[in-house]
Amino acid sequence: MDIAHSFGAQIRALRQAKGLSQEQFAESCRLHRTYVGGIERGERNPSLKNIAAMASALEVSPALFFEWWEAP
Amino acid sequence: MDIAHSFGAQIRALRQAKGLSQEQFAESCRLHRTYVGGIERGERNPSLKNIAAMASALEVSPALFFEWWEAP
DNA sequence: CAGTATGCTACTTATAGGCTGTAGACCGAT
DNA sequence: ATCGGTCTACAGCCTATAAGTAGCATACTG
Repeated sequence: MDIAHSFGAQIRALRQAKGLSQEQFAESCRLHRTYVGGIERGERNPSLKNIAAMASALEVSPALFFEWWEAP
Repeated sequence: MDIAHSFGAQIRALRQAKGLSQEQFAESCRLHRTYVGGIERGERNPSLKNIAAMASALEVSPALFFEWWEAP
């Protein structure tokens, strides 16, 4: 599981925890539906600003997106 | 203070805490010296993979990069 | 069936990634 | 005070890729 997949899975979990569809979530991030779908599937490599936009939409700190991280 | 500046300041603080120069840090991230300088100054918008690379180099979770975040 | 949610491919354009070169500040040694 | 080394800032540039979109497919549900 690479970082993009872990990251995407975490986004998905947090989105679903809020009961949002990809489309609802994307709209509140001001991003495109297929783009956030791609992020959740680990196919995209989002930048800091879009990571922050998603955190704002979910009303969480971006730190939550990295809970899966294990220090080497 | 926008997110890029806060983020950059946090990177800088963690790098200095480890006693690394920008050049030493950049090399262990496999990134360019002037690029990480730009990130620290808030002039760059790094992607997930480079954020992760910096976290690995600093031996911390990327979550630490977002300690300054305040939920809206 | 119609409506909703998501996956996936392919495409354009906006910008991140990476680099060069120059400049300035700070050091200790000459 | 001048040299050499180190560290950082900053402007400018090219190209690799993120950002953003359209279109069609699939699955589920009432």
